[in-house]
Amino acid sequence: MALFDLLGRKWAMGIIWNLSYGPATFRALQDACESISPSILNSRLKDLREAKLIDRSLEGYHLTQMGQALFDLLKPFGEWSIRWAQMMDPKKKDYWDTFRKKRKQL
Amino acid sequence: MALFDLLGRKWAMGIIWNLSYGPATFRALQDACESISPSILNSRLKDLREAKLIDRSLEGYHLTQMGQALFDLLKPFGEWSIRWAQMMDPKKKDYWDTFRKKRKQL
DNA sequence: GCTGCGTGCTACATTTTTAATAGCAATCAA
DNA sequence: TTGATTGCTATTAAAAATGTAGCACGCAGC
Repeated sequence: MALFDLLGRKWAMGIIWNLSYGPATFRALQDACESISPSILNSRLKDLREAKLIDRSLEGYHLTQMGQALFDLLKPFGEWSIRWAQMMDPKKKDYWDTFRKKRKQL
Repeated sequence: MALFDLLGRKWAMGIIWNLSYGPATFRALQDACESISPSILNSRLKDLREAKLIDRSLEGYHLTQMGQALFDLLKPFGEWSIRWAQMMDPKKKDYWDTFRKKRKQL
């Protein structure tokens, strides 16, 4: 699947996930994604814009309709991954979506 | 998300997608994934086994229950990506899941 | 026991991708 | 006109993926 080539790149899904919280500037994404380098963020944004999954406005980058639709498919992964993490390491109870934590601080 | 670190690597989702058609040997996966190199296939299989998403039996590699559950989330991507491909290039009408084509030949 | 075939890899050199860090041009506000 | 913020580019280094060769094992037939 061509889609997997696009999403199977570092940060691609993370950026979409993050933008689901609302539009964000380049800098905000950089902060939210912790250790992403600007060059790779830029190239990923370019990929995603070419794929018409995100776009840019005055408020910053945001999901297109198509991107939002993709996120809707991605959304269940959040809950799934909690169960998965629990299964992998039942002791660890403090797991949660790191992006969300980050974005709350902004 | 830790999940995105795992899936956001080349071939990770492709392998899961492929195994959804049924168990497959190392060699069969290698053929189905076209240009995957054995070293990377091996390391991805290792990753996915450690993540308890796949396992091995006499019939070859196969999805675990957890892996199957993940595939169920992944499944809608197939249909979505057709619409997406249509939007990206409406002229092209012959798009379809390359893995499926491959596995049919085996 | 030897040969040949299929399977599951490992090794290694090369290319591609990502990370880490510095810093520049443009915009705006004080 | 200074300083702060934003959106990047450039560069070097590290990590990941590719491509190709080939080895060890098990099994089948002879």
